[in-house]
Amino acid sequence: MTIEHAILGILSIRPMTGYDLKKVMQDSTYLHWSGNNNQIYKALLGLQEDGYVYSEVQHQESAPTKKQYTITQRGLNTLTQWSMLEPEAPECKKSFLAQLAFSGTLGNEELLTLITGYENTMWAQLQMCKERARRGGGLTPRSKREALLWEMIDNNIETGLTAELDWIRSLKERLSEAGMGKEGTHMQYEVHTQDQTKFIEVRAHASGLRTTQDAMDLISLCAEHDCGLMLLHEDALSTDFFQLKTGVAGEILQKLVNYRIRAAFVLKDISKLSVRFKEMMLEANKSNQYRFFDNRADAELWLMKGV
Amino acid sequence: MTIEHAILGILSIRPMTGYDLKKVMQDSTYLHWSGNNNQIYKALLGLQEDGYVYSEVQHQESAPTKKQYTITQRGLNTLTQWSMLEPEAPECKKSFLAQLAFSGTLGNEELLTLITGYENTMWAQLQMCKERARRGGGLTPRSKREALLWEMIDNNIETGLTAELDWIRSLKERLSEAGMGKEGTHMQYEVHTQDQTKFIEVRAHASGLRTTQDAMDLISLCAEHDCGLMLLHEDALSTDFFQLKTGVAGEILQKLVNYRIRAAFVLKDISKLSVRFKEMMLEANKSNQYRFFDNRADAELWLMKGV
DNA sequence: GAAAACATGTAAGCTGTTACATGATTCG
DNA sequence: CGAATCATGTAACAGCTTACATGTTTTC
Repeated sequence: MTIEHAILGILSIRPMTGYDLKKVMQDSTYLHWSGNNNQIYKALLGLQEDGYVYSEVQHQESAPTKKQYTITQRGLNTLTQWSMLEPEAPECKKSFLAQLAFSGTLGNEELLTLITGYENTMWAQLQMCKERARRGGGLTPRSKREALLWEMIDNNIETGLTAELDWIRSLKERLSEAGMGKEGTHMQYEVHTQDQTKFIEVRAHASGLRTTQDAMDLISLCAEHDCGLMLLHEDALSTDFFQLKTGVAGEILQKLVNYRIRAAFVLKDISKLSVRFKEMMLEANKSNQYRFFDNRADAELWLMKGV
Repeated sequence: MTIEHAILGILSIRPMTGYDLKKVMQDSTYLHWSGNNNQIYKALLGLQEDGYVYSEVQHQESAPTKKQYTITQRGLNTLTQWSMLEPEAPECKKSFLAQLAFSGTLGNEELLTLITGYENTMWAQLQMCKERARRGGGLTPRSKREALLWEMIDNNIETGLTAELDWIRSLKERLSEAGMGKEGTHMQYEVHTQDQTKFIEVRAHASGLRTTQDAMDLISLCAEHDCGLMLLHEDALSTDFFQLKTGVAGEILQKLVNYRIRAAFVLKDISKLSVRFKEMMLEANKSNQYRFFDNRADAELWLMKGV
């Protein structure tokens, strides 16, 4: 399968410009190209030369001129031919497996950090994939069958990621059975479920959230319980967290954003905090990723309702 | 992850030559390189230049001279560093999903053929993967932990493929619920289980096995029941099958071999067959892939025992 | 006597990536 | 006023693949 096929496929759904194609590819989970200009524009010129597509230049007032590409009958024929070709087996490059295979020089602790890192990455992928599926691919299905197929394609990626997460869990289990697992967690937390929505409440943390590793532990907690909402109490945080210059808060919040975790922080006495921290809180409370509250009830409300 | 890392990884298990490395890579499920000379030998020269490996030329009597590469301390350090790097997300190129996405111009029948083709391909992959896991990767684990990890790596590939097959089944189901599925099968068959081994017995076939499509149907039957053993009765075959010049037998047997299906054929009266067909049978009966018998009991015995 | 396996290398080419170059408009 | 979005393109390069080139030994 070449990028030309993918372009013909997309254009068969709806005519569009090179720029649009680029976006579709970037947003797509199953078109594995990065959506870089070089390839797309080059391929379009080639396809046009061979008569698979034609282009109409559209001069727009108050916008750049653009070239709208449309698939020709010849292009459609080629596409149909390609559609009927014997399917290729997927090719997966799981570099993590190689990393695991040659991790002999690592200690048990380091190995577990590695696996947890992978778990977190995969979980983030799953979240992103679900998000994308919710948004839809920017293309409208032309028939009921097409809608079903597209739904199942999204589902394919999702089940694949879920299978991977399940595998990670079984790997952890096997390791811990063999006495190479992790020690009891140093966090005091509960998992709540309300109206089919889960959230994790972290009441305390042995050392207080301070290092990147602590942030990763938080995320792997989310991954383990497949839960994207967190309620964090002040007692789980460290004093460094409240000193912006240490960068601890920034780093941890950034991790939460990266892994699409919505977090609500419950602080006991806001008036005691530094001016700079208060400013940061105000700014944060405009966003929908994490917020600060002075009581648990409000925090939970925002977490569950998103309001 | 570059091929250099993979090479360092393999050499950390055991010193070997470029040729050995090539074989290890080709046999491995998780090292995604084709194992081509160009890259391996070039990388080895580069690694040696930078002091990550060193080589010893071994002149062997009655064999070509070879260069045995060994990893240095520096190489080991680099490997350890790489091992601890944040794991990358796997990158999967499932071109079949793109094919599905743009299959709008295909009819329901053609779509189903496509999906079945994918099912068969994936099933073949699963069989190959299991075979490889049984053989082992040619490397000996140096510790219990390593053995466990390698086992789990094989298991990862297997669960991934199994998840894919499950997804295909659910896709077929959804399509048939929506009235776009396949008609009732035109084969008369039974699935037998004995001593935890399954085999499929095909007693009759509406049109008699004749086309490639018929062969593919056989294979998808195997894939559906996750079963690699078949017992085929003469009534399921067509007259063309017994005329070697038509190529029907060759084509169908080739497909069975490709998809790692062991098949036993039960023929009623061997004496009636043409001389050329008998020759072919004799030749075939030396192999372990498919055999011909004149009674069901012998056929089943060979199928189950492999003797 | 031919094919397969052992063993080391090179050349050419394809695919896809990042980064660069340009220029208009819109939004905060 | 700067950043982001729209829009089209180019240049250079990294990575990997197939195919070629060469020569020996073992196996069928």
